[in-house]
Amino acid sequence: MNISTIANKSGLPPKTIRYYEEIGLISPNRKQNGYRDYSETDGIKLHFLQRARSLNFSIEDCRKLLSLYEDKTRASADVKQLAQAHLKTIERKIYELKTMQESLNKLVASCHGDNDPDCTILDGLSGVFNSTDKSK
Amino acid sequence: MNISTIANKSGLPPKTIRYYEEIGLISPNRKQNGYRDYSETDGIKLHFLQRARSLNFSIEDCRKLLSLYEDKTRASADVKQLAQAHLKTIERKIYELKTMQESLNKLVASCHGDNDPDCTILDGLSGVFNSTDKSK
DNA sequence: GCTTGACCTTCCATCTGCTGGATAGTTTAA
DNA sequence: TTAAACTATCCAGCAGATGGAAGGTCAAGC
Repeated sequence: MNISTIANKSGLPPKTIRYYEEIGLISPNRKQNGYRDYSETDGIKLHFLQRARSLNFSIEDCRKLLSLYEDKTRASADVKQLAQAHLKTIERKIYELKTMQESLNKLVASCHGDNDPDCTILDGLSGVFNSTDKSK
Repeated sequence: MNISTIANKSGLPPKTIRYYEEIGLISPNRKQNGYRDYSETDGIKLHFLQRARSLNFSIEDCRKLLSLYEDKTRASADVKQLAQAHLKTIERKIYELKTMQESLNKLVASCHGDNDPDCTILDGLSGVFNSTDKSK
């Protein structure tokens, strides 16, 4: 299979597939003309990578997952541990983003958003909080 | 003020402060010896940048926010619009991460995590779902 | 047989937002 | 005076691709 065929099958763009080869995640055969020749196994691996990446696993995690996938004597505990660690990372990111969302929401909510230069968002960013209370 | 003084005040490391100068966010004076000499105004700007970055505003957004901050004839509507767009981005990211969290949680929950090679996580990543149901 | 267009190849640059390290000059305190 | 603690510049590298240039190849239509 040529690269664009496998690209369609795996859901990954050709550029990304070549990149994955460059960093040693896959190693397809070559035809006489120099074109890459992907096997069904390559397709399965690329699809696996696509899914793992879509769950935000890092490339290095993907590398480990792929080698566990290919190791038929693996312990599922090893896979689970990796996945749980990643889950923690995701949870941490969600928490961070929620904190930002909350802060930003407060700033946005109190800003009039009109033609006037007075802006609680800029006040908040510059460290001047409770500027709206000055009117009290 | 030398760079490490302003670094402590603004909460940004010296390397980052030099980088911000390189990309044109600030432009401190220089002393005769070539050292950067930061004013109070520079300090305020850097602190502003530190806060904006901590809310995940991109550098380009920060640049716009900073110029709005300095433009005393601004309309707060412009600031609000920028902030709201960013809020949408944050919300989108939270949603994406939650989707990932959910998927990964399901995979992890159904994996035995023992010495056995059978692994629902790897099955899920390779596209073989409901593998546990095969025992029924 | 020839051309055209859609492929494919490699290589190098770019993106975001810093961070680390090398090398060298300067200041400050003991 | 000397050593530590600054400061400066410059270049490389991180992740994870992506874009583009320059060139080779292949398949279809005339």
